[in-house]
Amino acid sequence: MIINNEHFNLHQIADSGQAFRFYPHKEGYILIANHEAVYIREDEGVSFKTEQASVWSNYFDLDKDYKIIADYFIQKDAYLKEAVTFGRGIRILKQDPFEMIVTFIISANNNIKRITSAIEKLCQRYGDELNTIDGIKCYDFPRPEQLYDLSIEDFRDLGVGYRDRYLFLLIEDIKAGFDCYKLVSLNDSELKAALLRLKGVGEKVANCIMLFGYYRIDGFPIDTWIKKVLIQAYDLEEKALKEFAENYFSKYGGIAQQYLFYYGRYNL
DNA sequence: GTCCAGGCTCTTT
DNA sequence: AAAGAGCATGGA
Repeated sequence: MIINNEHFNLHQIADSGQAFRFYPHKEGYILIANHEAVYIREDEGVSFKTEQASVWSNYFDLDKDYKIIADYFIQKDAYLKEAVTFGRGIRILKQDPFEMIVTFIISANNNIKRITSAIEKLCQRYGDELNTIDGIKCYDFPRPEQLYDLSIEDFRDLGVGYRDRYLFLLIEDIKAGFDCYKLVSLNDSELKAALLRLKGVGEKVANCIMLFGYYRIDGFPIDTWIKKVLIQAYDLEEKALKEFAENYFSKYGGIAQQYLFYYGRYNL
């Protein structure tokens, strides 16, 4: 599979904080998603080998024209123009809902390195073994059933700290009938309400899950980084951020958030 | 040693 | 409704 697109930069996507299973390898990355491990690299274009091109095409949101969205933001204000130009190769990945719920419960008040490490342990211990790449064993993200027998201590042993209980309760909810794959049919507010019922899921984590796991690209997750960006760029009070973000970025709020997040991490 | 990380829950005003 | 304490863990 070969991708040639001005709005597709592998390093930017891997480093945008939405996915935690891009492992730097040689000149590119080992990427695990869609129950498959691929070696993906970028020189002239982005390329990797797979038997399921349409699945990956969907994963990378290739049917969407990011130029239209980028141009819209570029003409909106000078700060957005900077941010979009800086991270023009960013896209929103369509990731697995269960994986996103677990990942972003772990992410709360945590740092990216530790999040990555906990997820890697989780996959190695409880996920299916997939294909190898250059002799490296790769493991799928576990399905919910593969975590049914874990104790709170088993979760704690992944290095997730006090979030162990939230993960344990998530699995209990699933055993009791909660099915995150059925939530795709809900509208935005219904989906958010369903996610907020989970322990360890608040406003910000719910927005991330909706954006990266359910492709609800109008939501705008507000975290510590984005707070700094918005306050500086738009001279806002902290309590005004939420309303501003919901109105100002229109139906592409989630994509704007990714541009600003990526830009802010390097330029603040 | 102290502070902080893609916040949330629970308690107190 | 709003504000504050506490929270596991590892790295800076």
